[in-house]
Amino acid sequence: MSEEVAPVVVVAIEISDSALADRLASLLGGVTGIRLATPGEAAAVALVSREAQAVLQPDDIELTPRERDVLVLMAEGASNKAIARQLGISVHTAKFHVGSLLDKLDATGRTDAVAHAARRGVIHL
Amino acid sequence: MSEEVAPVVVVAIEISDSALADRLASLLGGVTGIRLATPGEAAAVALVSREAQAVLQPDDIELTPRERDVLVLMAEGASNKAIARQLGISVHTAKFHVGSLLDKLDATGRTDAVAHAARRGVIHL
DNA sequence: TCCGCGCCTCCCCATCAGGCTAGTTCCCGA
DNA sequence: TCGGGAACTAGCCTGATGGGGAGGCGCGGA
Repeated sequence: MSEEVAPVVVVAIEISDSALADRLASLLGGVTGIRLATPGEAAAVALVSREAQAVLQPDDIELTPRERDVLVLMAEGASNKAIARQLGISVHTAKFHVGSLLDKLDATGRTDAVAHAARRGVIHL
Repeated sequence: MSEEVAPVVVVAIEISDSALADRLASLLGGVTGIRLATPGEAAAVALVSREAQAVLQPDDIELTPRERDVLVLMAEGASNKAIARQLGISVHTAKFHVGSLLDKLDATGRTDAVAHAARRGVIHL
């Protein structure tokens, strides 16, 4: 295995919260395989703030692990049948979880549910 | 004020290049003070690809005015019947527009369509 | 030990979604 | 003047959706 390719990833930090930016900079500074971009340098990857969404969820909706699984599949447009297949459960059970999700997210249907979840930051698209 | 211990920063990795994403995940996995977000979890910070951002914009899907009307109502979870009522058109016409939307957004269903539209910035939730 | 909860399964059933074909107006540009 | 596209309407049909009820199993706390 001659992994001579030094796979150093150049990371730019694009975060307005300077306290957070500094903390991340120092945390990442010591990681081998990662190099922080100098100002203006072209980076392969950027760290951007997701604060808007994070702050936007004062009411942490409590979902069971299974409900989260179902939710992300729903957000990909999966039907109950598709959810059932991918989760290895029956269509009936998938419907059951979707039903609980509609309850907890106060949604009228699956489309409404993923829109609510996205708006509240429970998931991001 | 018992505390100001630096809280753990939750980082989401939003990179389509799975090799790069995996490398970053393993590099960051061992860093104290950083935790990787579980799929769908709201994170404080996200790692995004710099190229991907540029490619994300010029993706202007051309929708007719009517299709936009229908799309925003769909994003609110409206049924075909509700869309028809609010737009003053028949359910058939509503379904017609939804159908074109599914085509143009390359979606399998209305939930998928809303998710795609949101991801591509055609609408925002 | 019993209860509650998460998770799972199954049933019925009314409604909705979406794909199909086919028709109407209106308006713009060749 | 003749397309052609947008917007609208319509019927038909199959499968998906989601609300209801009724259970079973395992685990952790009272």
